[in-house]
Amino acid sequence: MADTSRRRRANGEASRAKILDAATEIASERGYEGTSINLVSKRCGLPASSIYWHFADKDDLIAAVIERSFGRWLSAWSVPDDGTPRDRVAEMTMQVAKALLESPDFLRLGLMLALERRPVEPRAREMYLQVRAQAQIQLREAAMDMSPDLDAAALDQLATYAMAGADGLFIAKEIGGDSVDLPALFDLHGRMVIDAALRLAESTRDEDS
Amino acid sequence: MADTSRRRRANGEASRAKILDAATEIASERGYEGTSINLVSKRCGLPASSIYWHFADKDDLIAAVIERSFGRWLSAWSVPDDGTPRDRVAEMTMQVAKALLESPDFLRLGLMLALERRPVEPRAREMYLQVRAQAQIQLREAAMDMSPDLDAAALDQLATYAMAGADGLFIAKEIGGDSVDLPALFDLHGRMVIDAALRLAESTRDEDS
Amino acid sequence: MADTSRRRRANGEASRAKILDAATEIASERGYEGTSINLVSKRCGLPASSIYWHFADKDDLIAAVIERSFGRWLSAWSVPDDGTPRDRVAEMTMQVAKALLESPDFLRLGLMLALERRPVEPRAREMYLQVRAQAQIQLREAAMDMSPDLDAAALDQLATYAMAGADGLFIAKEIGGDSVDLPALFDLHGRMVIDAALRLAESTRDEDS
Amino acid sequence: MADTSRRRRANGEASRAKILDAATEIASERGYEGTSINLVSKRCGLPASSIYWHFADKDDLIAAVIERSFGRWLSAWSVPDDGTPRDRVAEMTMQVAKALLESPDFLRLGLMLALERRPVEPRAREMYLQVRAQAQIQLREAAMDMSPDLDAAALDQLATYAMAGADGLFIAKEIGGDSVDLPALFDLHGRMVIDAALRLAESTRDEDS
DNA sequence: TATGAATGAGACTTCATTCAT
DNA sequence: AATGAATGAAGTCTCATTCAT
Repeated sequence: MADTSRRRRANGEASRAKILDAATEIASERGYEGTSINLVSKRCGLPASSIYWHFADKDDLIAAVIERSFGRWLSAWSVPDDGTPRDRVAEMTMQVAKALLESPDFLRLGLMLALERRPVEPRAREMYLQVRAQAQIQLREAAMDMSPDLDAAALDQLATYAMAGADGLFIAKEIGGDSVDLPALFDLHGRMVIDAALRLAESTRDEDS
Repeated sequence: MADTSRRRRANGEASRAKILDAATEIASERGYEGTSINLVSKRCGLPASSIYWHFADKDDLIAAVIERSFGRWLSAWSVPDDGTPRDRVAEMTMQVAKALLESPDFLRLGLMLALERRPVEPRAREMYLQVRAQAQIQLREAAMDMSPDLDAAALDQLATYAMAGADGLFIAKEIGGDSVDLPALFDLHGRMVIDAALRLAESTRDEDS
Repeated sequence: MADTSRRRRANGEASRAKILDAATEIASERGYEGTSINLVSKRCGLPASSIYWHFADKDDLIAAVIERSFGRWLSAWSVPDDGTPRDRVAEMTMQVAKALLESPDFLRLGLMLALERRPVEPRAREMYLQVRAQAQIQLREAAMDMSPDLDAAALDQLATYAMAGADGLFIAKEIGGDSVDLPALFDLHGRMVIDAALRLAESTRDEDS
Repeated sequence: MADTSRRRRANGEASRAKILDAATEIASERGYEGTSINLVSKRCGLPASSIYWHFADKDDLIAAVIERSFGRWLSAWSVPDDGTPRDRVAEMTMQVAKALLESPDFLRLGLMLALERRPVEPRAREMYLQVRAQAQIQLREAAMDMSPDLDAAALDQLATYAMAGADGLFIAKEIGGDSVDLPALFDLHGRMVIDAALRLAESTRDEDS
């Protein structure tokens, strides 16, 4: 009972976290519309009105979900800075594969948000797209590292292709389940991207000469 | 009287079509949960109760949307049966790129359905996954055509990789808009897949010897 | 029981009227904000969602209340067209007094709406102000009838003063209850307005000479 | 330490004032129901719970608004005690006109409260009605001053009529805005009331003889 | 073949208020 | 003297669906 009264005591951070945990779970299963405040309230144990103490509205809540989840995800990243470019790409590829396997839930949410087109854009979608854009920039830099001769368009193409492969393989895993060997496919994808880089570099050189 | 009943039946078809048109638009913008019967009713001009005359429930309506859309999409397909395997793959790749560009709406819907995980799976999702599985089979056959030596696992991997690329590039186009040159990326992807086929064939042969 | 099923039958006009009746009662007691859809629902026996079949939203409902009530009120009016101007004014004055006594409820609502100033103006307020403006025009015409020499400004002043008296006496009756003899006060007011007309006519003539 | 407690008490007063300022603004715009504690909290910058430290509940807050506002309003009043009765009435009339122009906000609130009829009467309404009753008594005394022969009923009528005119003209100004020349109308009203006094005195004398 | 009307459940959100600190 | 956090009730409105005609 003393416990109860203590739990009832103001502990904002903990409550906020509980709400975010519940919302993350639900949103990554059912998407934006499927995430009802009532459901979140039931899952986290706090009344619906308490959710509105911590978040302005549903949109704000789901944006916070994206923000926190990607923050954590990105902080678990380590950019390799030694070895041949080939090795470094291989290392990054493996990291991505591992990350996709480990936390698929909010990635699913991100993709769902990205695919939706509604009259009033949710802030959450904007937030996801920003994180994505940052990742794209890093990919581009890695590509430039590997093939310094490439022009801007080719670098963009390469980065886009690399990310598209990651997205597509993630979806394949989501749909195919255990029948999909994600590490093997990512290994393949990594090598493909390196080949593409070389191929694009060649054609660039040809055009120049 | 026969005339009347025929006109009525004709109107019935027309109404059904109007409803499906509206539902397709909305569902491909907002996904399953975001598609409300009221919204469809407003968009197509018919009262909500009329929608229930044509469709058993919301799930049935969206399944019908998927069904009709994929029917149309697949009928626009022509499988090339002459030329070198390389040419045939190139031809198919271009067809896919064109198809993605021309009817992105229900593909978006399909992906959204595929990504969701809800307690009661909608029939619409099942329907999309079936069509997708068929496409996968065709891809596998094309791969076998091109590299007859490949074993089952390699063929699956190849087909999965090919489709993943298509999904990923579609998403890239959806997000990136005009800044994404889809045909060029699909051209790159086609060549990558052929390379992958060769590479996998080699490693298969190596393992055998 | 047959009765119940028959009552459940579609009868839109009757339901609409029941809703409006309930809303009129409540709104004229408690004003715009005090009129909750739930309360209206309970008072009229229909579920809240049925109210939204007949009216777009709360604003629309209360605007309809004003519209219907003032429509009825104005249609009960008869403009006298014989006798001396003095007699005609006296007749009109008595009519107004009677009308205020008989249907004070929605007049109270109108005044409450008129006094409010909120960021987003309710349509209901606009509607009330329009009816009021029409009444003001009629008063002005009556004044012109009685004192044709008066200039525009004087006519406006007279009409405004006449209406202000009516408003003020209505409020006095609302607050004072039985201790306020409304007919006597309106009789006084009518004579005052006629005096004012003469007085203004005089001063107009003085200025001219 | 004494310093601290004194500063705290001073801050207490300041906070109370800030809350009252915000509440006055909002309540005079939106009435009793439209004034939410949350809104007041946002407008004054203090948390909602602080409002409950200074005021028992919402009713208490709005009653305090009325109390403070009327206190200020009345203290700006000076009762003229020289000149002819006619001059004194003219002077008072002008004072009222000026007061209505200068602080319309809480008068609007008062009228809104006076017009509402709710199951549980707010204290705020009672408070407004009391102040109003006092004003009515003063008006009656002024009338008696001017026409000492009048009987009780006539005096009441006169005071009621005078106040009704003020209320009505205030409303006219609120609705009509700049197109309403309040001082001119009050001047007219003042003269009308004097005439009424004389007229009533005459008829009283007639009845007596 | 179609539809006007109804309906209970549940959506998001705000309300006035309380309480421990 | 003040406040961060919580809370149940109630607010407006939309949902999918049904039913009599």
